[in-house]
Parts: sequence; C-alpha cells; structure tokens
Amino acid sequence: MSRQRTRNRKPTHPGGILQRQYMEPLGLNITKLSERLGVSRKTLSKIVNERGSITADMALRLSKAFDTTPSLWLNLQQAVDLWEAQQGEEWSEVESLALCPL
Amino acid sequence: MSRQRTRNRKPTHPGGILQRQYMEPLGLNITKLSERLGVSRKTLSKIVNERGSITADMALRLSKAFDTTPSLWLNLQQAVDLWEAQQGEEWSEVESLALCPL
DNA sequence: CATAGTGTAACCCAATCGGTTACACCTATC
DNA sequence: GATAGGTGTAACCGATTGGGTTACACTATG
Repeated sequence: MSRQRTRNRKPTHPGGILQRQYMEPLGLNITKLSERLGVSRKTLSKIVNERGSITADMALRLSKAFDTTPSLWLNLQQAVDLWEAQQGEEWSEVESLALCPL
Repeated sequence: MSRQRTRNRKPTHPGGILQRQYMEPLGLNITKLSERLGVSRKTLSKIVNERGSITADMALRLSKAFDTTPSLWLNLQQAVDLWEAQQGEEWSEVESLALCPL
C-alpha cells in the first residue's frame, strides 16, 4: 500500500529533518553548523527547533554544506507552509470560476 | 534541444502568468477576481504587477478559483524566490562538509 | 456632466527573518 | 572544587513583507 500523505497529518518540519538526518549523523551541533553556514546560532537554533522557516537563502546555504539541492529544503518547507495554510478556513470558501462564472 | 533553465534568466513571476494565462482569457479584471478570491484589490494588484509574492494562503485560493493545485502557484513563486536569492553572494561562500569537514 | 467603476498609493498593523547582546546552563580543564 | 570556555535560547532591535482600509486619480458609462 502506497504511503499516503493526508491533510490531517502535519508534514515533518525541515528543521527536524536537518537535525536528525544531517546534523546528528555527522556529530554537528548548532554552533558548528551555524559557523559553516555563515549564520548566527540564534537563526539556526530557531530552524532546528521548528520555530523558524527555511528561506531561499538558507536553502542555498544548506544545499552547499550538505551537497543537496536548494529545492529539497524549499519543498519541505513548502509542504509545511501549505499544510498550515490549509488549517485555515477562509480559502475553502472560494468558488471555482468554471462552476460558478462571474 | 531541451528547454534550458539558466541561472541568468529570471523565472516568470506567477503574477504575470496569472494575468496573461488565467485572467485575460476569461476577461477577468483585478476587481472581479479579487472579489472571487476574497482578498482586497490592493493585494491582488501587487501580485499581478509582480510586486508581491504568492503566499500559501493565496495559492489555495487561486487553486480553487481556477481548478489548479496550490503547488502550481507555490512552485512558480519558489522559482522566483530561489533565483533572487541566488543573485546574492554570501551563500556561495559556504563550503561542503564532505569536501571540508569540521 | 455626473456617477460609478477601476487600479494604485499611503498609511497602519502584525508577523517574520536575521543579527547582536546577554544569560543560564553545561562541559572541560586545571 | 573552581574557573574558563562552550552551548543554546531569550530579549531586543531593525528591516522587510503581507494584508486591509482609506483615499485619490483616471477611465468608462449613461
């Protein structure tokens, strides 16, 4: 059975993935990685603790440090952003122009 | 020869695509579409004039109005965000952890 | 000519990103 | 055991951006 991405399950934050799948296996802490990335410890701490977003600039830095692509990180962040926006209600009241033309 | 996406060419802003490929063919102006989307005319005007970004919430609204997916709009925006971030210089100074371990 | 419609600008508020500074806590060293 | 250094987080600040409201200039319509 294929893996299912459902609307009622929040995607994993890229900060958590960064921590568990990239930093820990390499024995990297926040101080060391922030130095390599060229950002402040506060900035990286917020991301790793899922309290800040991966921006385009940060995605570029991470992609160079870990030999990944910026899109990998941006796609992860986008999934979180979209899931959070879907929790709101107003957007669902918009009606299709095909079904209900002006 | 395949289409080539190069770093020296800015991607088309999703606002321009919205205007030309979605609004104009349907004879939609900013006032009408903003009403359908449930946002202010100012908000939509900034997007259409490529002066504002497509947020996750806006992507959801557009996807419902035009029967597309939110990702279509978010991916377009991401390409612009990434291209603009790449114009900076600091990120390129980050060194790979594989090539240059701590 | 008067009115309505349209799109943009100015202003305000809120949220977020990023850095600096400071602090509390932990670890390492002597 | 005391001290110094390292670590991670919080508070504050500045800048930017998103969104709405109000106002204005311009255009279209009757």
